[in-house]
Amino acid sequence: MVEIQQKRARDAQATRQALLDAAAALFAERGFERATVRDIAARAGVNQALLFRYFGSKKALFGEVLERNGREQLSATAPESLLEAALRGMLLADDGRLGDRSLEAFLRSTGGSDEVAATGRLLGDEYARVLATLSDRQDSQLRADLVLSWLLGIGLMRVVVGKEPLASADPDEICELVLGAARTLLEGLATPVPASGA
Amino acid sequence: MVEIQQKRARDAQATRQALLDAAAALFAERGFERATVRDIAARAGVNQALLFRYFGSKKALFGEVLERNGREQLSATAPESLLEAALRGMLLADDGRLGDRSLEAFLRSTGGSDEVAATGRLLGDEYARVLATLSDRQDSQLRADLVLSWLLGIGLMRVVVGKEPLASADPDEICELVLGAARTLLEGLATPVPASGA
DNA sequence: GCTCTATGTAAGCACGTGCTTACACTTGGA
DNA sequence: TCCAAGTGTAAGCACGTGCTTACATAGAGC
Repeated sequence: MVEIQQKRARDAQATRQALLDAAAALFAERGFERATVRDIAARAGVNQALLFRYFGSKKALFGEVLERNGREQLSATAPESLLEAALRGMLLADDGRLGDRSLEAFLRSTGGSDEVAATGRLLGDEYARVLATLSDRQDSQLRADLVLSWLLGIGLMRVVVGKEPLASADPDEICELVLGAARTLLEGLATPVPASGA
Repeated sequence: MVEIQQKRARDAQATRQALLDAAAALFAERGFERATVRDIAARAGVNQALLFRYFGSKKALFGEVLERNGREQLSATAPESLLEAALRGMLLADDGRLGDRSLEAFLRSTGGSDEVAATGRLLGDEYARVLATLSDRQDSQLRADLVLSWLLGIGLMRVVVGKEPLASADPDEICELVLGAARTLLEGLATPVPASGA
């Protein structure tokens, strides 16, 4: 019964994977609520009922997307590189690139006050915790949250709002501006606040 | 016809105003899509059909909220103070304060790709334009967009995501951190360092 | 008092949503 | 060949949404 299935015309594994990929993209693009199960299934090229067969619910699918994409990217990136990696992932999201869209999906799916937000919050907390290790200030957590907020805002402004000139701006240029200010904020070098730990 | 109406038991003006106030609050709190006409009418204490009688549609109501609250606040604030004013409006939004929630409502209502977004975009453009005058860089528009994005992200993180410690952080402390970094980013501006809050 | 208009109300329509169910097809093993 | 399980499909349900409609009532002018 539980045997190895190599390549079948009807491939449950492939269907699952297609649903996961489509969901990751759509959740990142539109957020949890605006990404409908019908659209996800359509992009995956499968019947929408299969989504519920394989994942149980839209929320469970969302959780699995965050779990699969997010955690692995998070753990595979050095803390010093995480900020730039997250920012670039956010900036490249609309270019067809399929990088780390889990943070984007989480940030974009903030509306629901239920377990959806809770699921994503765990991921956001991890990002913030890692970012906070870059700062030795006593308010490093707050600074990390502010940096994360910036990434969220930039992503939303670019993709969802489509605000110009930001939406069409060169990612490298944005990186230069944002990373400079964000690192300054995290390291607290240029802020007039008297150093507490540094 | 157009006479002074002082106080009537059935007061269309008061009903309109109540709807506008309730809508401004709910749009700011939840964004356009998640603020339902039934909730708006309920908060206003009126029948939801009146919303359509007085404003025609939910979109039209949204537009009027932005027009009424946003434009006047925008034009009544000096450019040098706009950044802090917008940030503080964003930070105080969940404290029962009812200040400038129009920017918040716009930023929170980014989902719709139709004329709702277009309506709000005009307001966002005005904010960005004014902010851009604070910078003499050639990419001042982009920098202004980035600053606006930050405000959007902070507002969302605090109120919608509820990310801690950001959500419970002291507005003054946030202002100090953000305004410092934002002004550094805009650079080249002559901004009077404002006494923070109290 | 009567009427006519402005104002308020209840009920419901049309549609999109997440999700379910009953059914058809494919496939591998007996 | 036949069966049973795995896989895919169409139809529809329950509910929430924006919005409409038919009606009730109040209040001013006569």
